[in-house]
Amino acid sequence: METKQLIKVMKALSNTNRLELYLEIKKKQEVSYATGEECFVTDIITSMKIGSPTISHHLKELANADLIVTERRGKFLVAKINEQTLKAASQILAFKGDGD
Amino acid sequence: METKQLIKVMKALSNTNRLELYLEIKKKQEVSYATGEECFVTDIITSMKIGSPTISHHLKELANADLIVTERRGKFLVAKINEQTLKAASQILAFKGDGD
DNA sequence: TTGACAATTCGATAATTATCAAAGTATGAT
DNA sequence: ATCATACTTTGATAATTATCGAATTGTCAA
Repeated sequence: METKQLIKVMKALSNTNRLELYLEIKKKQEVSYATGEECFVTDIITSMKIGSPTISHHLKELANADLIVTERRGKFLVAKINEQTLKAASQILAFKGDGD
Repeated sequence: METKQLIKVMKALSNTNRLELYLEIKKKQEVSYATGEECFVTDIITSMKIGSPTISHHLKELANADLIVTERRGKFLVAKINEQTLKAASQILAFKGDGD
């Protein structure tokens, strides 16, 4: 991963609401391994304290950093975590020299 | 690690110059396993395109996020990575369910 | 096709942050 | 004591970003 991309990732996760958003999507997705339940953006909007224009904006930033992928499902929008990105970012940042 | 602390960490690494700073310190420290060479802030200042007040400010932010520790060595300042913090942050963010 | 709901775009504003120049503090050397 | 070097603090400004309300677009159902 390039430094430019790494910056995008860090920026994307550096705002409280956007990080919450990301963690919420991640949580839903982890649960979904068992239940098949997906992360519908509409549910997130009702459970957060910021308006839909802002959510929309934040989702775009997360997607632009390749942290998530969104997909339209009829009237709704589904968001999924892209695991690879965070993994790659971690590898750049992680201290080398022990395998903890 | 608390969410509040995680935010601090992400914010700290979300600015280009500050991330460069962090990576530079990390690089020096990794090398230091072999050479014993430490990261002197004065060297960083000369090699970066921002002034010392800004460096000072950024170092403080990194320290405030527990990403580094600074220590005065006579006239100079030495910076060291605190490995634990990034490790803890990675663990919160990492997708659970596979061991890559 | 009209109505209702979901999400996006636009334009503006408020809030945050990066950066610098200038002045200040600390430390070691002469 | 004085000076030079290394860094820090302060105050100000410029740049970025978060957020919202209003208007718009997309999609389905009646």
